[in-house]
Amino acid sequence: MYTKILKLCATREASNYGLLVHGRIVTNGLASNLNLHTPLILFYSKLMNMEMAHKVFDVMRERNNVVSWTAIISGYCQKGCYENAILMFRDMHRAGVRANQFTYGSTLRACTGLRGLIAGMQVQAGIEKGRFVDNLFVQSALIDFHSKCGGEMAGARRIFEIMSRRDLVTWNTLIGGYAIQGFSEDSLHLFQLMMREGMCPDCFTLGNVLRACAGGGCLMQIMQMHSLIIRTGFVSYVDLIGSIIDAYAKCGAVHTAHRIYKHMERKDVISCTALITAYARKGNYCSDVLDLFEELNQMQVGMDPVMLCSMLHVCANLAFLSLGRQIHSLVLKYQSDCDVTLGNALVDMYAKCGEIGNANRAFNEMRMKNIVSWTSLIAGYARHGFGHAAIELYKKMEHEGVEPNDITFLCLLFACSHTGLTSEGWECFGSMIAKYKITPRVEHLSCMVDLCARCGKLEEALGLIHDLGIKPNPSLLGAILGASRNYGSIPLGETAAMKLIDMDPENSAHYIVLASLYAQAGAWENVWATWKMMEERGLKKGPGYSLLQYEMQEIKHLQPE
DNA sequence: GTAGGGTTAG
Repeated sequence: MYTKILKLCATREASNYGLLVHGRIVTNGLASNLNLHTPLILFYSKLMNMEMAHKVFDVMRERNNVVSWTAIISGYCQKGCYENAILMFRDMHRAGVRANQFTYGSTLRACTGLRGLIAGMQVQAGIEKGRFVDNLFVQSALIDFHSKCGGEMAGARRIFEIMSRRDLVTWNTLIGGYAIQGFSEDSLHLFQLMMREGMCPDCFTLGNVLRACAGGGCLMQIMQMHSLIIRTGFVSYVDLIGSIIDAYAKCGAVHTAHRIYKHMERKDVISCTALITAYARKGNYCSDVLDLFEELNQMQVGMDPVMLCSMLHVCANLAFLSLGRQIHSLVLKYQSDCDVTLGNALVDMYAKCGEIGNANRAFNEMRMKNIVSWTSLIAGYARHGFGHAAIELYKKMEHEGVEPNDITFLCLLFACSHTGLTSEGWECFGSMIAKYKITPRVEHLSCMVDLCARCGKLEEALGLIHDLGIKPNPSLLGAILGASRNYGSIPLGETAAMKLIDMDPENSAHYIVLASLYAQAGAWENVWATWKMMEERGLKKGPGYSLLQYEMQEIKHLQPE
């Protein structure tokens, strides 16, 4: 009786009744009844109240069986607390309780969610020794784990190939795996194979295939999929409309994406985020973005961490501090402050809006940090000309055992070149190659050219490019041209400028820097010739601009009395 | 057991 009621109460609306039932169980002296114990754990797990679920679980820790262990592991997993799920799996193993197919499924999902390759492989080793090695659910979970964690699809494909039975979920998982890893063609081939074998796609399949099409960047394929979705009647699925919008948007067809969004009967936060992100990705932070956000806000559709993250990105690039602050308050309101990606976006927003102190504070308040968090703040310091602070932060990061990536070094080199920290710059560059085994990209060398040019050692940087056998691209040539101007080296600047103009004749910046190089050397004839060349090609210098956002109060304050 | 949207540089 209690079990059935608890099952029925596991919704937000009915949860109060469930709490009453729990109270009744306790007052009737049934708290140690194992048969009621697992339903209680499941009840709290489904409500995402893992604290209570764990308390119930702990009451009879010794008497727990595989079902109650699995209930708690699956609860943690559904709530996204993957570390706890894995720790509970370990405890269960130590307690001598043997896992079943559901335990393995949930634990593998936790490993996948954490991108925990080693933990997942250990679980797989356990599976291979046991009797669930041929279980359809376990095998599908393994395919998902390999697709998302190993990064190499061969492991996932191997499991798929040896399976004696496959269902739609198995196919969907592998098709999705290829799509996520960017192997669009493999994903589409597998989809064709699936159709040939007579399997009927569902909305998961179609969503995964759309993802593959978006990754392939082929608009025609997206249109074909869109028409297939209409023909198969899946177009009424809100989830799929979100995927369609995202696919069009990722292929640059933002207007089409926006049109589909406009016609949606029930607009949702995910489709809206896909659209806003697409506008932002194009560098188009137009009023449409703010209107879309405002419209969704008016509809009182609940905001979520991903939307807030995208909006922070928009605020950062518009230097829209006042809106950024409002989004920050929404982050606190929705209690999303334990989301690493969102925390990173917050650090970036404050840094780009000129509030480096608040960026630092947002960084310090993050409960969990990753390499992007550290890099975002280093980039912020670099942008504000705090070279020493950037280096200090890098050292602290190393001290805490966080491994820098290529972008971290790009920010550090940028910081060093812009603040004249030559020896520190060379030290970072050396560390990047020797200690972290990161191969320098052209962008790193552009920074080094800049760094060397500023302290009169341009030859060293050119020697480096030569020694590393780097083929200059427009970014590196641009750095060389800029350096030649500061350095007053006309022949080098001319060579770089001519190559740049060859590669990218429509970009007026190259002509302007070249003219400026001639001007600095007093070669006025050449200055006029360069401007004339620009004119003949119909190019004009765009006006330079800076963007800043005033607070309303500040504007009032500035007005004369 | 699978599932749409997110952050760092240039």
